[in-house]
Amino acid sequence: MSTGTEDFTAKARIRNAALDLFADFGETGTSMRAIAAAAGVTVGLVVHHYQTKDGLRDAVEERIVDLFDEAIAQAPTSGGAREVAAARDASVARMLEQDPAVVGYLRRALLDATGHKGMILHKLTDLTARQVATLRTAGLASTDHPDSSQVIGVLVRQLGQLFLQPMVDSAWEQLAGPRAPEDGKPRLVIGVADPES
Amino acid sequence: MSTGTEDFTAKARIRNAALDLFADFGETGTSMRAIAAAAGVTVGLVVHHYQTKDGLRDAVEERIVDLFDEAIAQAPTSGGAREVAAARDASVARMLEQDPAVVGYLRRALLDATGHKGMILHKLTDLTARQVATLRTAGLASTDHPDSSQVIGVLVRQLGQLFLQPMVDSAWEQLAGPRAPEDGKPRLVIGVADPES
DNA sequence: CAGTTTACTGTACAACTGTACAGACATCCA
DNA sequence: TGGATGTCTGTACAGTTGTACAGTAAACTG
Repeated sequence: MSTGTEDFTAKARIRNAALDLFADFGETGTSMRAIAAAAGVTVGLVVHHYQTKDGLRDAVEERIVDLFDEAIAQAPTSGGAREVAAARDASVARMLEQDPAVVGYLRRALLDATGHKGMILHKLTDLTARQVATLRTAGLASTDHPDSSQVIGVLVRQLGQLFLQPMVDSAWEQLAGPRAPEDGKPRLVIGVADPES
Repeated sequence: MSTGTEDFTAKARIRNAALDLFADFGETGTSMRAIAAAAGVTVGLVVHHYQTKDGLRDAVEERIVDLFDEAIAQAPTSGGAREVAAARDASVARMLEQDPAVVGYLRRALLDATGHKGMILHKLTDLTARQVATLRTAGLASTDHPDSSQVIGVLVRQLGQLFLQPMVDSAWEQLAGPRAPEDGKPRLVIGVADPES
């Protein structure tokens, strides 16, 4: 549902269905037939458009990178570097909220260093590095930390929270009861620090 | 190899092989035959000992909880509560270092809220809650935070780091080059804070 | 020693996997 | 109009999946 599985071309519907299912059940846990059924087509058409399952995964990852790109592009570029960065973070956060499947997919892909055939972390690191670079040259993004630390910091803050939150939620529900008060729930703190030299 | 696949009974070898493979390739990505081969037996024996794949997974998760239990039990209980807690953390950390497959398995299982059939997070939360409770009654574990926050804090610090580290490593390698200086790599900071009231 | 339980192999089976391909239908350009 | 191109269905196939089971070898029990 999330990525708008309703109208669009069959090709896009297939890709969106694949994203949803990969997010929930993983790549090996999702069959071509299940994707086809979710998209309202037959297996044959999936193969016709994407050749192989690998091809379909590549298309899904490309789509995710595009979503990040679009989210960043939509954020206003006016104001100080701090405001620009904040606006970009907010825009990305909004996109991830609208498309929970992206979070699910990334969670699986990124934490799966070993064995994941895709390159999405690589591409997202790239994207973030470019983003930080433009902020540094254009404005006053603080340069008292090495830029690689800044890039990793953005990645970890934006994504790490999303990955660990389910763990916190689950533990909180177990400890505080199912109808959770919710406002007593501890808040996750995630970031990076420069190593002590 | 990690969990000592060498000697032991065939039944234990099967369980250990399953843990290793589940950690690397996930449950759906691992076939009964692959587990049998890794343990040096035939599929028939796997079924004989564990009936179904679900049964095998249950045994694997039970084993993991046991490893945590043993690690905690091995830590000395002398000294102040702070020392006891530190010793337990260290003992668990040592166990996880000796058995990287446990980390891999937990990474997959815990962050997989949806769709994971096992109950391992539930059991580990339980274990941690009991651990915190005994520290509180026995000694002086600070009671100025709610105990659920303390429990979640322990979980997040012990496990969160392990889950996010691969992401940091991968990004660092990409940004700083393959033969990484390593000592410039930013350090992960993970914890929980009480919500602002 | 015989008898029983347990460990283990090998094979069999139905269900499902990814992929290939022949053909039906639609769309578009000459 | 007619051919070409692209969309889409249905079926087919070889390989893999989890599980069942008959039978052999070994270990234990009396």
